[in-house]
Amino acid sequence: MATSARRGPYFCGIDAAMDVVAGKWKCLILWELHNYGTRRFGELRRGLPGVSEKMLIQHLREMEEDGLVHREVYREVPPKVEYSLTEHGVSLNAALALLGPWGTERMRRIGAEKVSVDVAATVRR
Amino acid sequence: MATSARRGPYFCGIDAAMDVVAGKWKCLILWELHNYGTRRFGELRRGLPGVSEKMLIQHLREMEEDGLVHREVYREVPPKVEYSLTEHGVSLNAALALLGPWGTERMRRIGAEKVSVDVAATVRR
DNA sequence: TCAGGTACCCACCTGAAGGTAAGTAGGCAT
DNA sequence: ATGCCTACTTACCTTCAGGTGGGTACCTGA
Repeated sequence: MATSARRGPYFCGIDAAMDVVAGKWKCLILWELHNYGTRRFGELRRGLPGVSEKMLIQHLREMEEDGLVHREVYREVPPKVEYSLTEHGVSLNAALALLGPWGTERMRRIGAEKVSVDVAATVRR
Repeated sequence: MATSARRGPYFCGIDAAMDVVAGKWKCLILWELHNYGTRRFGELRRGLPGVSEKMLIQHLREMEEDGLVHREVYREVPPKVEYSLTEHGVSLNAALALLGPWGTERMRRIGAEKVSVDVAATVRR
């Protein structure tokens, strides 16, 4: 299920780590929060072109439950909620970081496209 | 699809790397091949308790297509096929390695079980 | 002669991941 | 008074990853 993952039994540490980043947007959310430090819900949504509100919330909730993300609610109108990485989120992101260069190199090899602002605009409409 | 993944457009390198390891057993296959260097189909199947033959083949084929795995066929009877990591597979595994300690730490935190030989035997039957 | 081992292929099915589109609350600007 | 902004929630629907259970070819040993 997406709402509550397996939480083991795991074959090894990598297996356990992959479990919490399994989800179409989780790595991107991690990355986005790492880059900006703190982001509001709407900022995240706009920063991840193509994501649906449902999936974004679902993923954020799971990541909060997994202790990766901190959620700060400001009781205002209009509502304001800020998301940021916890200590565990930061360390996971650091562990994930090595995949970046590898993936970039792979994109170069196979000539894969990158999601551009244009694509983003297209997707969003 | 499982048979031919998205191959972009990607948001970033991590996204591209995650794409090739997306699949229930891919990380484990990578790890298994890393540990043993070379493994036959049946050895892999027995080494990953719970995997179905269909998924194992499907994943191996995709990983071969992605240039992570090398497939060596020996024209004998009974058939013999050996799998091993390519250069790209090795480097990906190295990039993935950092996730190991993180996941192990997480397993300790949440008290997750590890797949044991007993579980393996149970699953296999 | 018949089960057993190898490395597969194929068709069918289910469950869950993710998408779509609507609704909610309260205040603000037009 | 109507619509817009926020951050959601809910219901419904589609898609597809993965599981199940069969079949294949060929040889070996009992």
